[in-house]
Amino acid sequence: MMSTKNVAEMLRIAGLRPTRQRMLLGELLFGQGHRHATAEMLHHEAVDAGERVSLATVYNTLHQFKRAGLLRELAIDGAKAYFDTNTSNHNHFFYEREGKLVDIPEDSIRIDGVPEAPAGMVISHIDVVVRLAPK
Amino acid sequence: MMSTKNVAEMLRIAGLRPTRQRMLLGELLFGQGHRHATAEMLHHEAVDAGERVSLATVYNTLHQFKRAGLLRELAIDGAKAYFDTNTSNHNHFFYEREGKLVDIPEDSIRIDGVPEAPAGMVISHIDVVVRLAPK
DNA sequence: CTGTGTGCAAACTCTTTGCATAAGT
DNA sequence: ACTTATGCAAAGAGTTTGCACACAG
Repeated sequence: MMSTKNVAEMLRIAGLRPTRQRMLLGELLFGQGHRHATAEMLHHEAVDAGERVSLATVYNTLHQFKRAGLLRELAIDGAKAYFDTNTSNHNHFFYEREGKLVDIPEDSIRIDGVPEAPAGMVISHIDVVVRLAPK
Repeated sequence: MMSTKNVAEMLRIAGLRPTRQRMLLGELLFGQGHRHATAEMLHHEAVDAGERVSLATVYNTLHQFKRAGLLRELAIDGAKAYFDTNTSNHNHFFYEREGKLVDIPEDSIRIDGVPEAPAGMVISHIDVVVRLAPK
């Protein structure tokens, strides 16, 4: 639950000017707990809320947030990019039919036996996606 | 290592006519052990080999093969679709810089504590991608 | 022959980019 | 004022589709 003041602070720390659009998107993303969003969803929400933002700016802002470590980008179904406000290592259910993404609690899944990274490489992240289909 | 004869047989079983293009792509995909490919890679290989196939046909064929259960589609980096000739449950290293995909042996990684699928849903697959960055 | 497959080009979706204008400090 | 951000529209990548022609059975 991040307040308006905290969004401003968050932007300042990330070295991003607290413009109207960034404040807006920051509040949509971080204002009520963790969430998953696509650029389109956010743009739609912003417009619904009567605010003026272009889709291009939504994309730009998402990438700036990502670069600042505030978001993680998830490649789930190829078609579109999902952004996750929870940047810690956790996993996801993906409802294939609806394209919906739901967190799996952090401590639920345990992965053993991950091979070492090849020489000169480091593991940057391990993504686990549990795909769900209607029974 | 699938021979030409086996590709023809494979297509027949899948209910797909063994056309020149399908034979070609089938051999590129299944001719020398398991592999990962994008539509573009295959098209390029086919053209390099002096064969005539359109990119649209490559896409169509990949989806037909997928529908027949011969391939699995992997959503790894959002930008492009990878197809994997190994349809069994195994996992992948992904070299983020190069966009390269490498298998992790099937018995290496063990996943515990996967929550049950929500009501009315079944787990269709669990994807594990170990992302690698240069050190 | 009859029906399915193919090629081409055009359409489509999602995303990125270039550049003039607007807004932040 | 000076710099950075935004909006728009156009471009770009990857993928899909419609339809006439070609090929397999």
